[in-house]
Amino acid sequence: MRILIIEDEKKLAEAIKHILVKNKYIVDMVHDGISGLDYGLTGIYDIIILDIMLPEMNGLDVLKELRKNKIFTPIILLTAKDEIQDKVRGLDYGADDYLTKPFSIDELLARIRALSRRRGDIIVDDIIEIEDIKLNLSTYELICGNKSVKLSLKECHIIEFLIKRKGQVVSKEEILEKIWGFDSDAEYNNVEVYISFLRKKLAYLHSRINIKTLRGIGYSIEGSI
Amino acid sequence: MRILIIEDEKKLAEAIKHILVKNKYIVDMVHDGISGLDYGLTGIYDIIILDIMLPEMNGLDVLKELRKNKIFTPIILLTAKDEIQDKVRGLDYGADDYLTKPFSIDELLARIRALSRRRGDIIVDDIIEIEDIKLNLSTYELICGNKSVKLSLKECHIIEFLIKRKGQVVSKEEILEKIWGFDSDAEYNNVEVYISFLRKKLAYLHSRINIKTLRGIGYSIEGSI
DNA sequence: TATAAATCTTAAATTAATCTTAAAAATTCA
DNA sequence: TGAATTTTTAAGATTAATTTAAGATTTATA
Repeated sequence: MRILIIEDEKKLAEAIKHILVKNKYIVDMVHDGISGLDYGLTGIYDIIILDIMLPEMNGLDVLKELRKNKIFTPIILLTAKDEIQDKVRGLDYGADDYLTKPFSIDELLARIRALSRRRGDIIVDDIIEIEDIKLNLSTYELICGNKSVKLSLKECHIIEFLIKRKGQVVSKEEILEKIWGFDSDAEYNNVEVYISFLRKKLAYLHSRINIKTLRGIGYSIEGSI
Repeated sequence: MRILIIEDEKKLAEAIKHILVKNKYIVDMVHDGISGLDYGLTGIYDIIILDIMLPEMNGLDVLKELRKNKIFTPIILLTAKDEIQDKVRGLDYGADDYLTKPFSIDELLARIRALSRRRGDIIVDDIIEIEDIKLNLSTYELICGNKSVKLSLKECHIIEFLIKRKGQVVSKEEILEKIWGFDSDAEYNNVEVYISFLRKKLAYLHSRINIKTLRGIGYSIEGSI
């Protein structure tokens, strides 16, 4: 789950980022509307948290421009108490939710979970499952039967991404964007190395699932026949 | 245990704080409703002591707003004798207890203990246990078998927090928020230093429990195999 | 089947996180 | 006040995660 924060109050933005990172989200952060639009247009985010009052370009205009460019990433608008009209307009322009400042962290997390649920992600107790394995997103553990292995940060994020898109093919490009960030200069080989690490761990667990390579296309996770 | 006092009579607030700190609680204090709401919304408190008559924002509104934001920190309302109606409304809004001014310190301490018990913390004579060790919260002693060591204030608060969340992973961020306070500028290294102190003392006690590091995530306390 | 491109696998090199200490600074207590 | 204790700071050591790079293997197809 990759989240973009567009908020000019740097302390608030930093605080939100801390909390989200703590809750295992991958977070990017920008402080003005123009950059926000640029980042948002990449389309790699699962959720965008967007302040209305922004330098360079108003939050509502960012929202409008994104939708005009067919980016339908769920957006949570941050509004001050006295911007109720903006809030209404925001919802008209296609925002998905809004929070009035000041807001509680728990509420923000609840909204994020709600939005990702709406998208079809099943979140139960921070554990996601596929076939015979469970991935504990709190402890970064991969469990199969009575065995378990510890995953590193990146290993965990990658297999989480694959599991959430099970059945579909995920390209190296997508994995790079999602896990390393679109402005990273990591290469395909980085992905290949991590896929190799994960396969080794899956083999150790004697899991039924495997990560299939589709040459020239990408990877796909599935149970073996 | 971190407690927030929201009370505009500064002398009274100071007095309460003094007593609570004496009784080994970590205490923050604010003098108006708006700040009280802001602090409360962080969700880091175990108990909030809230006066009804407040400048900026009425105590009942603070309470209502907190509950609306899904902050269910136990709240003790402070009311003057002639505010009985407020008291009733307060309980309706989700307060957990009330005290009529003037009240005795002993009564306040009793209510606090009652509320922390209600939360499911097992407090018997201020001693909490995990595996083969006991932590005496009154004397700051960590006991294992026939050995014991004295802990400093912060050591005690940190291990108390870890024990209360045993099995779960606790991030450095959370420890900083809870023990140093969310507005402190202490760094990760401060936490690391204290974890190191605690491990040394646990080793000296030959305890079965250890504090596990989950790199990039946090710490978790558990019995060794 | 020979070739080239893509992918896999490993080990070494690099980077980053955490641990540990000791000393400095702050606080507490007699 | 001054000694003892606690807390913070800082720097070097240790450990783990990540990246890099090079050679091996696989696959598609000419």
